[in-house]
Amino acid sequence: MIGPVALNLSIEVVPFAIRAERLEVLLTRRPTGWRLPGGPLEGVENLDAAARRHLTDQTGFGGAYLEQLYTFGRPEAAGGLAVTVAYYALVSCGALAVDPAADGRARMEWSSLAALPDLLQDHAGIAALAHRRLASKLAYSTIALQLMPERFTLTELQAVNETILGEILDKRNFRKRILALDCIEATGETARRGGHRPAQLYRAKRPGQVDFIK
Amino acid sequence: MIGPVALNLSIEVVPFAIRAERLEVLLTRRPTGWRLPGGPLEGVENLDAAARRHLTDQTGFGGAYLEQLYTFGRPEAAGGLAVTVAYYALVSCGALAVDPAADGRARMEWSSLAALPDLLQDHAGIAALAHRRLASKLAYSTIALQLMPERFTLTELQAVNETILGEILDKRNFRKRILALDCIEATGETARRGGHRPAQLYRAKRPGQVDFIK
DNA sequence: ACAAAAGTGTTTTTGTTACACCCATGT
DNA sequence: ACATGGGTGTAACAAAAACACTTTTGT
Repeated sequence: MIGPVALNLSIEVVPFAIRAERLEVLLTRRPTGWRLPGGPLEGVENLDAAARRHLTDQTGFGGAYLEQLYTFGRPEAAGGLAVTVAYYALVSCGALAVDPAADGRARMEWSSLAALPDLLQDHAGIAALAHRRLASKLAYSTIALQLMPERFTLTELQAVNETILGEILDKRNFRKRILALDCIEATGETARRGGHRPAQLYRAKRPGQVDFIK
Repeated sequence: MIGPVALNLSIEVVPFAIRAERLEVLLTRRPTGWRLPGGPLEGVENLDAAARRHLTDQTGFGGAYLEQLYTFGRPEAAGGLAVTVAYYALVSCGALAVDPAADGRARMEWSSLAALPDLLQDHAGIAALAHRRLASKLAYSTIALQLMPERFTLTELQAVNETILGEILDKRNFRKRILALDCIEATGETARRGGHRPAQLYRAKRPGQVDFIK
């Protein structure tokens, strides 16, 4: 059965990563300008699968954590109703290191959330909504781990939280809280980075899984 | 522009109300069996507007509080991909009193969430998800007020919370918390209901608006 | 020796939970 | 007078916030 109206369903993904202590969004360049990765469905596919496919094809970061954000209808779109199912993705810093050398892929660029260029349609609003959702999830889930590399220090994890929240956190309270969550474990290794005491390296106990707190 | 694939977009609404101290869902009867109110889009319309239209046309409770829940894709549906944008609605007990006499409307019936009949597709799962969302929102918003009549007692509000959460709350702590939220105000009137002290009646300070807590 | 980040506990404050009796009304 | 739900405060406990110094490394 086909809907009684011309309908254009698209998926858009807000891919986040922490780069240089900033929360950045990955944009792709189209002839018409910058936009979030995404596009129409192809054939009959699951929505989550379509989001992952677009992310993989357009950015190479197919391993990211993906979560549905909200669905928008744009009745004013040319050619009938446009429905956009928005997702956000968290790309681990680990994956960032491997440059997903764009083979025939659209040009892409990380952009600070605070200084996005002009984007297609309401993509800037979608990115802002995704940021709010992410920030609020920090308080009641272990979602921040999805942005970390496989091994990381507590100071790095704290910096990621601070970047997303836009406020600084107390070091001792942060460490107490995180360790009490029982979501990470020490690897026993240390990171020697610079002229100071080496930091203990940790890893997620259940990588890829986001736990809810309390 | 039309999507490259046969696509059936529908809206489904989970209409909640408190009836006889139980959380109930309003279902409509179709030739194929019971289902949530909803259906396909008609013409080019906003998604929220489509949800409200279906709710109004099929149940008469057009004034309910509406909120988007989640969007599901069902690739296995006959005739291509079916996409369902689910909403939930909170019908005030006040509106319930006025029977929206079904004029040519599909037959409808309130059903306890705990004992739903067999429903179309995954409508039971959608209702369960809506219930979880509602229960978690009680903790950090004033959403429960949307289920109350215009004037209500604190005991009634507490009973609504208890019904949704499935647990009993401490009377004094509940009242302290609610009054501290500054979301309701005493009307000065009292409700004389039965052989006991009359209760103070309250009303929402910002009816129709859901505030977030903290 | 100095600079720089890592690591570590305790006290204070705040919020949450537990808990029991008197009040106003209808019958 | 009694049954019924309405209304109220305080103490104990738990969680969150504030806070400063020692350790280990590289230069």
